[in-house]
Amino acid sequence: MPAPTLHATTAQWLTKDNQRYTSQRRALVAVLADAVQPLTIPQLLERQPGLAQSSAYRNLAVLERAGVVRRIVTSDEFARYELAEELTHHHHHHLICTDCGGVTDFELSDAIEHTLETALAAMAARTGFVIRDHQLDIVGTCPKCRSGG
Amino acid sequence: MPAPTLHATTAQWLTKDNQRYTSQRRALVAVLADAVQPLTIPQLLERQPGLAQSSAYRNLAVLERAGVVRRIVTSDEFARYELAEELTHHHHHHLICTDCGGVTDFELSDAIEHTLETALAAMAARTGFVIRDHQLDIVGTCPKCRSGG
DNA sequence: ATTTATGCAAATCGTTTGCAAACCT
DNA sequence: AGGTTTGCAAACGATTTGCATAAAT
Repeated sequence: MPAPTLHATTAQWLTKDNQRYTSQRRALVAVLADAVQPLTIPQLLERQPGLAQSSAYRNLAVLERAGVVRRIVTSDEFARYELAEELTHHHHHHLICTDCGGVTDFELSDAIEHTLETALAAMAARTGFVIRDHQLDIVGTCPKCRSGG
Repeated sequence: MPAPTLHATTAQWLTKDNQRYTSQRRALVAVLADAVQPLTIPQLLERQPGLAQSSAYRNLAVLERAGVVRRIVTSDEFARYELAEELTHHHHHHLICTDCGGVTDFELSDAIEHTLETALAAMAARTGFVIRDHQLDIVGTCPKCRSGG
């Protein structure tokens, strides 16, 4: 159940980037909003029959440039896509399963997240690096693969 | 200046994995030990003339399986390689510059690192996920690109 | 001797791109 | 009309692999 402002905000961000909010792009955003975890291109094509692979790549690139979508690249064969945190207001990190390649979201407590961000800001100030984003990935084995393997 | 135990430990880990510590692999480890940041394959080939590209890929895969080397994959075109933390005893994270693609290491204070690890362990216990490793990446712009761009 | 490592060139495969038709405004 | 988007098929490029030779044990 996407928030009512989801498509409105997306449209706005695309417009700001001189891009149109076409029906395909709207459908992509809807699928990503419904997904419980970041999706690969094959998974997106499965959930959106009739979508050409090249259009998926192109539209996701457009959505990424507009800040609507985030691309996650693991050592897995496919990249994965999810809605940007700025859009979902849902701060989270990733559990990456080395067995099945799946990516699951998790959250830290606000306190720890805040501590971490403060430390990173201090580090950035020290080094002159400008932080755009941070990404905490946990690599290991998910419960499903742990029992099934 | 590599620690005296570097090659000894590497040899031991490779042997445990039924792999030989050939001169090429030794040279790769030496180059990585000298590097101040994770290196791409082209950078490795530059620093080790005469090394075949395919051998670089193959040997780095062997070293990665043995736990000697860690492969870092960003959205950049090339993957990057560095010595594993278990070998350098040097806990660190990565600053990834979206401009030049460079990866720079940084450390958090022991206190924050410990807080973070405790929180992650609790999360793992809650979800049933088995943690092998965690990776904290900061995405942004490095000082060089910030002034030069 | 037998297994493993290496270099070369070719294959692989996720992703990107050229182009003509369909779409929007 | 004037631009953008889409689908198809072809191109791209980092990585992998087959095979014959060299090295290691």
